[in-house]
Amino acid sequence: MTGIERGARRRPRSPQGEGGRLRAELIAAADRILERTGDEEGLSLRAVAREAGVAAPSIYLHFADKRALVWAVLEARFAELAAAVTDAVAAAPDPAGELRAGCLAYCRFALDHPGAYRVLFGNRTALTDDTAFEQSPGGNAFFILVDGIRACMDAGVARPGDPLRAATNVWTALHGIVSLRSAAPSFPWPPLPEQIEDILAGLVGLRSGTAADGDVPAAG
Amino acid sequence: MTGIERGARRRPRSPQGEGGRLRAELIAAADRILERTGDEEGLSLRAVAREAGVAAPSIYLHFADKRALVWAVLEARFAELAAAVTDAVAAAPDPAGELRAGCLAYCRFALDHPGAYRVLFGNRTALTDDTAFEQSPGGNAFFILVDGIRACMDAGVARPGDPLRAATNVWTALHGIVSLRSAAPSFPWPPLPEQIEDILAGLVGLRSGTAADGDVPAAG
DNA sequence: TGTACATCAGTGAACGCGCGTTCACTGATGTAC
DNA sequence: TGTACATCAGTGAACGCGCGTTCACTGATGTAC
Repeated sequence: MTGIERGARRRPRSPQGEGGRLRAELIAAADRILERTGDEEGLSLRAVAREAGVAAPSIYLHFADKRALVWAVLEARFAELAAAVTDAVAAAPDPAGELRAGCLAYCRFALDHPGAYRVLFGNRTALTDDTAFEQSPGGNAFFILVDGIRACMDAGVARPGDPLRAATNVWTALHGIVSLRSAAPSFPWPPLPEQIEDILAGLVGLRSGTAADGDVPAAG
Repeated sequence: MTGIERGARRRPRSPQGEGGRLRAELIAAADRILERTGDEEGLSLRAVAREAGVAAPSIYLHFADKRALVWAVLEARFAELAAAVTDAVAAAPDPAGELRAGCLAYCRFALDHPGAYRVLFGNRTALTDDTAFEQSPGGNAFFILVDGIRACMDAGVARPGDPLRAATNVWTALHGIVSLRSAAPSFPWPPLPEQIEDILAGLVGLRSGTAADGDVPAAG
């Protein structure tokens, strides 16, 4: 019984010309497994095949080897994270709101998908592999944060200073928030927006409250 | 060839009455492997046995199963971390120095032993398992941090506020520092003491410089 | 001082399992004539 | 309209491996008489 197990639901075969469908289904299946286990090393091709309702060798129709499958999953997840942050930022009315919304979206994504986040940022494989930081997808996201902080400084709603240094500290703190909350869920954590507010107030001197509070009067 | 491999160095047998020696050697061997791989899941009894120069079943003379061995390793490492922090704090002259030294020692330990740190704080198994946070070894360490921050507030070298809330933010940020530095070593990180200073200045309002600077005049 | 026996610290072989990967194959669907 | 053939999307069996764990054993060292 080395093929598809008896009684397992068997995936219907794709129509001719659409073999590529399985590729997407395999990525989705690997995603679901990572979500449950949060362990990139523990992800096995055979488990992915079972989850997709397919025989293990079918994976080789679409991925050269295990590594290629894991990379495809990472790329897909990274794109999702970037989209979540970008959308949140776009919906905010002013620089301070953008910074808050972006940080909150980052943390929310990480907490909603702890397995995926751990694979992306939890160990050296995802970020270290070959490319320098500046060219990595993480690097791009980081410079968005730098720009957001600079905008707040320019708008006078954050303490003046080096935006790169402030962004480094903020990213570090956000990463700490999400990874420690995942690791120690029994700790009495404060509400997420509150902790983010503390971080932004302390590390970039962001004024508390929204622009609508009148705390930061809109200068003409 | 299912026993000790040919050519592997074979550990000399303990003298009678000192069978307990192997226990310590097995913990040390597991430590070395975790240091190299940083992956608790990936640690295998057979690898530990090889590292210790012993046959795999010998482990069962001292540990009920794999889980028991991993727990023993965690306990040993946790004690080491606690000792490193405690020693650093004891050597400092004043509350601000204690806080700085403790945070620095915590980060140094984590960066020097990334594998052990990841096992301790990098996933849910170590902190979540059964006991509530207050009784866990991590909980104890946390309350030392709370006390340190309170002492700084009382001494007037930190911004007044809720020490528990500040400690939560600081621990979060320290965890972020060490886990993100391990995960993204190619990022242009600032020197560690500098980043810790930023964190402490921002999140607890610790005054910069040492007492000797005259920045915080010693009140009689 | 000699010897039978108990204890202690391990060892080697084997078990059943899941893994990544390779190989030759199957069977439905399309296309050429 | 019928039929031979090609293509496409997979499958089942097998490989060699490392794993956690169990089992019966070995052989050096101590102890009782």
